[in-house]
Amino acid sequence: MRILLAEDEKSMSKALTAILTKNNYSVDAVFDGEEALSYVTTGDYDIAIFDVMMPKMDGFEVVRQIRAKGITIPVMMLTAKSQVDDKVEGLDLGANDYLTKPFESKELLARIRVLTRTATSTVDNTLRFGNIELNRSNFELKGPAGSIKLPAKEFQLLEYLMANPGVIMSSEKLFDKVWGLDFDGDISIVWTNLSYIRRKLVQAGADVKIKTSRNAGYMLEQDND
Amino acid sequence: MRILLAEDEKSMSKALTAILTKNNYSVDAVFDGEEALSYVTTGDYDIAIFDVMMPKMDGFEVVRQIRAKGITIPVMMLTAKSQVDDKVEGLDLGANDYLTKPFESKELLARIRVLTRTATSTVDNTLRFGNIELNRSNFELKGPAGSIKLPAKEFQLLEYLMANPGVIMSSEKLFDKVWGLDFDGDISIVWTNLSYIRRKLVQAGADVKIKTSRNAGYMLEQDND
DNA sequence: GCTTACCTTAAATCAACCTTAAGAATTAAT
DNA sequence: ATTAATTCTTAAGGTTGATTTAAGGTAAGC
Repeated sequence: MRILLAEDEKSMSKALTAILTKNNYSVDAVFDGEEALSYVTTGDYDIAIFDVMMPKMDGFEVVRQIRAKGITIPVMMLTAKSQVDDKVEGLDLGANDYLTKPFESKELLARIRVLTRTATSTVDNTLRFGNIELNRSNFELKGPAGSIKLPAKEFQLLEYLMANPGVIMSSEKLFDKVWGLDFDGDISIVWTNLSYIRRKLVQAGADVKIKTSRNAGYMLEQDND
Repeated sequence: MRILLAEDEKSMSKALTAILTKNNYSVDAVFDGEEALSYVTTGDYDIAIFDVMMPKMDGFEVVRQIRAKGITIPVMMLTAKSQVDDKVEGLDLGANDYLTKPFESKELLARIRVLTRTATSTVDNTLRFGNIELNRSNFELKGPAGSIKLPAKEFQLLEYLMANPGVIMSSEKLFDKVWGLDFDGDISIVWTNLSYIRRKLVQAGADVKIKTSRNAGYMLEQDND
């Protein structure tokens, strides 16, 4: 799970980053509103945390602009005690939640869980491609030959490929998406897991396979033999 | 079943929380209107109980704002005797029910049952899956081999799993749902209670078991041996 | 033919999970 | 009031299987 943190006060940013990474989130920290806006538009994050008071552009304005662009990422605002009256304004502008400083790390983590949960609980809960289905509720890959329950990592990989049909995804991108920036291991882990998925696609009787484009990446492809 | 309670008077809040948890509700207590609004927008509650008189934002205003956001959670307002005239205002603004202080805990519980019942529009108060039944009134798990009364935590856990058949629920989600946001303990408490439930499922002769998906979560599954 | 990117398998590892037990804490019974 | 029973929570040790690493193989492009 990837988080964009925009907080100009260095010590606060450092502390938050420590808490979040310790809890297995992958964190990118930026230090003013313009950076925040620029980073969030890459669409590379699952949730954004903005301080209200920031140089160049305040948190409210960042939220207003990203909503104006149609970006629906969940946003949590951090407000100091003295800015209590501004909270409602933050929510009206499109923030999903806010937290008043100082706060307990426990509450922060709980709220992040809630936000990411509601974000992923979309109405359509199965991905389809070719003759296969991937059920996001029970992690099951279903094909004409049967259903197989996927382990978490394989599920995330296949989910990402199915969510972006016809798009070539580089190993690095898959690596970052599934394992996050703070993972220490080698990129070959992507290959290993893709191998496992390929085997299971065959087992499920899929007419779909993961096509390799050397030096470019991978994409799902209908296999008409 | 999760309840958000917003009541600023500490002794009252404590008493209500005790009554509700004793009746197998999972309660999160907050102490002012802004907190109430923030928490309720997480969508994590089945019913909300607001005191009218609260710091920062009164109960009426909280209701007005959550309805303006399109949130349809059932809301019960608590009003003091002197505010009787305001009741109608509360209902007009979108509250579903009100209760005048002081009140009997019995009446509170009865009204909560009514609210949650109409919300889920279920006349029947038992959950079913496979060959087992879970009675929401007396907290009894019933299978072909007999009935067992479940303690509060085990009941809430199983209730949540049965209310979401075929959906993998992460340990963290179950943790938040059953123990609430302000619980200090470790997540292993989920594992312990799941273990107890599993034993009782066997005792009841259930053809249902709690399936673990490592790094993903848990779901109920029919056990066809 | 050589390099390098990628594939596959299998073994090792380690965190996630399970279970039991025991001590608090609460509730019921006497 | 005291005692007994139940329930909640923490702790500890064990287990397991998903994840990761490692290692040897394949094939694409030059």
